[in-house]
Amino acid sequence: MNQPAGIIETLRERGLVQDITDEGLAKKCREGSITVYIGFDPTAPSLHVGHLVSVLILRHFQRAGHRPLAVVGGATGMIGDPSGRSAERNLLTREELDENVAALGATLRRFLDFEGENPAMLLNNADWLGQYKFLEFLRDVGRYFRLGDMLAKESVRRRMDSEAGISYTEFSYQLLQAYDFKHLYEHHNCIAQAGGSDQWGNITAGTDFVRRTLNGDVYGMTTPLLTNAQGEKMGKTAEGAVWLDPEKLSPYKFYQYWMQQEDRDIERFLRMLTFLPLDEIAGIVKEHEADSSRRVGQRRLARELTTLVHGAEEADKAEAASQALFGGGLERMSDEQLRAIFPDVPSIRMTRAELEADLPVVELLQRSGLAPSRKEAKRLVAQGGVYLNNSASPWPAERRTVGPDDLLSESMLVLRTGKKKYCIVEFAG
RNA sequence: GGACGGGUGGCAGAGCGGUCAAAUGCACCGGACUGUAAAUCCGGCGGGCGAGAGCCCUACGUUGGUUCAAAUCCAACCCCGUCCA
Repeated sequence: MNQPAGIIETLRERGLVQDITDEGLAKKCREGSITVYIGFDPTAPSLHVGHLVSVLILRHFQRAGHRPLAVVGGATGMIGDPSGRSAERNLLTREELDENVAALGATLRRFLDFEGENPAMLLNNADWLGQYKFLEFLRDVGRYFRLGDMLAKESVRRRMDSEAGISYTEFSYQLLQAYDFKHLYEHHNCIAQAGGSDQWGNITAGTDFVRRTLNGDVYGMTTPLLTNAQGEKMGKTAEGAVWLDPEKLSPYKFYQYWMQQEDRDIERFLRMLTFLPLDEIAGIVKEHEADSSRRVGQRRLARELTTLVHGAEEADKAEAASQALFGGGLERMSDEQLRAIFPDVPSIRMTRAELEADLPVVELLQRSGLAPSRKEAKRLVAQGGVYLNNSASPWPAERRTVGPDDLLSESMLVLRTGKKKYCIVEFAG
């Protein structure tokens, strides 16, 4: 564990600090253990890469001897945060919300230590906001908020200026989050709130509220949005979000996501998303730059993050599967070797009878999920984007079916489209 | 409640009776080049059938209508914005 002093400085060095309400926070952290919180709204059924920085901030604080509170927004999730959104959210149903709350909690638990001297806590703001009566809330909380301040918030302003506008519901969001802070300050002695840069307005609403009502000495801090060198938000792909839950995105795919990042992002990601010492990162970057085609940086990034999110064992498997598929030498693989990575990578099972009856490639492509429709499958074949068993030349457009002769091993073949999308197909029975 | 403007493909945004599965850009997919990178260039980008020319189905907020023909015209409804009350 690091010494309790200097957590803010550490975060700064790693590029994890965007803004701080008051520099006094750094001093406060050096003087002793504090309690800090970050909220996560249950708008999706799992955390994704976009949440990673926030999760890691809590972990950094905990490693530095502070106490992290992870707050799941069972209540705020019912309202919808206008921050960073260009249009009104669709309100989730009660059931969706409950499921999401449970799923988020489960994921958060994996990142924090709930034992020891500075145990983390997992809280749900529905526990204190859920029963609050509307009229009482307006009297207790609403009167401390000036409309001018509320309207001036970036998130509100942007929406007011946009065609979509903003509903009263979402406009009220900042009050709820501000109240969270007050509650945590009163009941858990929490003096700091962190969050992504889009949370600045909500966070300052909270610090202002606690100062005004309780004269509390509280702080807020935001982290930069995680973007790539193109300036795009990380964590979204065409297939959807890059989830942290292995049920929603396999460790192999998660590993591959990081493996495919571009060179100029590697150093920044290593600093922001791993706990590797800075001098070690410098070494990795140096090695990477010596021969970037070896992808040393990507490999390390993928390895570290997969370990962090899914554990060392899953990281090993993802790495091994990636090596098997991308490492060349596929032609000599046996059933046994393929079966070892089968559960970890995209794969399907079909019957031996289907293979022997001259299976159309188009059918195979669609069943494997590598092509969303038969039309798309035909396009892939026609454009030479389909490969069997990593063959150097694409599947010929005039060959329409696969048969037993196309098997790589006794019962399996490896289908690939493009450069990097694989599916292992086993013909059983 | 009133006036005006608007709701088009994942997004942005053209189209405003037939030539529209719908310009263009972004995103995305495949290819060339490479390193599972970037940049660039080429092709594709609702779905089904077909080797192919092509044929068919479903789509432009919703529902109905006018017309040989509607994303385009009409009506009602729903939603959004701006201003007025």
